[in-house]
Amino acid sequence: MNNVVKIILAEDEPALGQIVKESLEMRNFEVLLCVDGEEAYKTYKIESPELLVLDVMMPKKDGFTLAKEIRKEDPNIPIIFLTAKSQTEDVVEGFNLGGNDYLKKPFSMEELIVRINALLKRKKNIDTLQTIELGEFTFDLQKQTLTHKNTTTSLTHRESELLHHLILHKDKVLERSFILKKLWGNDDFFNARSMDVFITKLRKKLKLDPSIQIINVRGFGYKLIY
Amino acid sequence: MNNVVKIILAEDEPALGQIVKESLEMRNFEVLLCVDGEEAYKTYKIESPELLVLDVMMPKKDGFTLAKEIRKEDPNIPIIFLTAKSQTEDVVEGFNLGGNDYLKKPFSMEELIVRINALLKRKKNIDTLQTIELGEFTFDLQKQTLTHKNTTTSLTHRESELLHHLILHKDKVLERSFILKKLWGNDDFFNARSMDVFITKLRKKLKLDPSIQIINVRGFGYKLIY
DNA sequence: AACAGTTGTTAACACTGTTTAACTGTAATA
DNA sequence: TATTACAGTTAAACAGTGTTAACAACTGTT
Repeated sequence: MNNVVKIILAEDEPALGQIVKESLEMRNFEVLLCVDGEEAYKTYKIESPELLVLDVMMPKKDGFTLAKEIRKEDPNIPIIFLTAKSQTEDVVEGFNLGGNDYLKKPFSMEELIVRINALLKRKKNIDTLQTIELGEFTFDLQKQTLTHKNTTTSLTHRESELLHHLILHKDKVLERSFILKKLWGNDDFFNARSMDVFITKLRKKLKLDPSIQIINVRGFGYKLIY
Repeated sequence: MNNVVKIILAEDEPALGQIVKESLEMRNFEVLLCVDGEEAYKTYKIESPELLVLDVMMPKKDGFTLAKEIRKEDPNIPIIFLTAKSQTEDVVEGFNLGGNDYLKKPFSMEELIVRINALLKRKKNIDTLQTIELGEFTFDLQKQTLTHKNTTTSLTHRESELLHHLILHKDKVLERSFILKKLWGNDDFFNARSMDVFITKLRKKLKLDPSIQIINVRGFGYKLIY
């Protein structure tokens, strides 16, 4: 529930790093300044920031390499690269999609702020589009996760798809044959039994909020209520 | 199917409005900022928000007047009033029922967030919890439960549907053939016998309140009285 | 290729809800 | 009061569902 946006700033030149850090802090960002790529990665793991500002040329690990590693863990986290004049634009361009942006040095603080806010807004839109509130849970279809207070459970693909359909039909009966055809391809006996198993698994994972229930309607299907 | 909560914020002081708007947006609300009561009303008509935060003292139309107008169209929409220090409490108290709340300026964002979430939760409960009082029982159609004092009995789907129809026709005769066609598909002899069994089961479960009775009308059907 | 880890399916057995059946009870009519 | 049709109750039978664990298929890694 913290409201301050946490940012990692990886910049090896101390003077520049300090100035940028202070300017951002004046705009109410929490800035974690790192002097090289490795430190930035470690800090990333510990702090889980919302956004990263990475100098491309850094000791120990350059910004692009670091970005690739971080993207494996969080494909949507916004990253802004700071590039030297010498840097060719096309190298950066390759990265300029998804939650990325870049700034050529020297840059003004205004430019940086604008880009940070743009990426944060973009991320917010993506996040809110992908998640569904389900009682006390937040269900993220993309990430296949169920978050309850501070604990996040990961769902398998089947669990996730099944839950998604239950949510889309909430308070209505989701017919067995419909969902079986949709997710399993056909509604034969064995697939039906397989589906039963997944219902059990979902019920277990949804137990943290007892007001959420998957109710069986004998002979027809299931109804999700909360 | 969109999940983001839309809020109207009517506040004539630009600086305050902007700060609150941004703080709420950081909490993933969609905020429509209006500078006076008339604009707020128009925006309300177009956007149908889930909740309103209204400054009491505003140009063109004050918060209370606006609230009254909006309540004519939607008696349940949550409204939070922002009141200046000078405002007497009792004026606000009169409004402080149903889906209303108020905050004295100056207020912290935390207070506002808490109140917003409380009202949204309250509204969600009202919307989704469609329970029916049945004598000493509370019948929850969604959950398929009958609650008597502190004990809750769960009903099967058939029991639940049958009871629901009896309640909808309370004090009137619910015809056998009608309910058989509705719940069983057709009113042949065997289904009729099956229905008898369910009437027996319901009678058993309703015994805790002896004033409730399912009375048979020979040749026609059943009548629920209490 | 061997491996560990994960995910989905199958199988087995326990349990539940609905229907069927058998038997008992009751109201209406002659 | 005897007859008859309808309704009440109980329990057995059955089909549908719940749950667990073992197994198979797939994944990525060494």
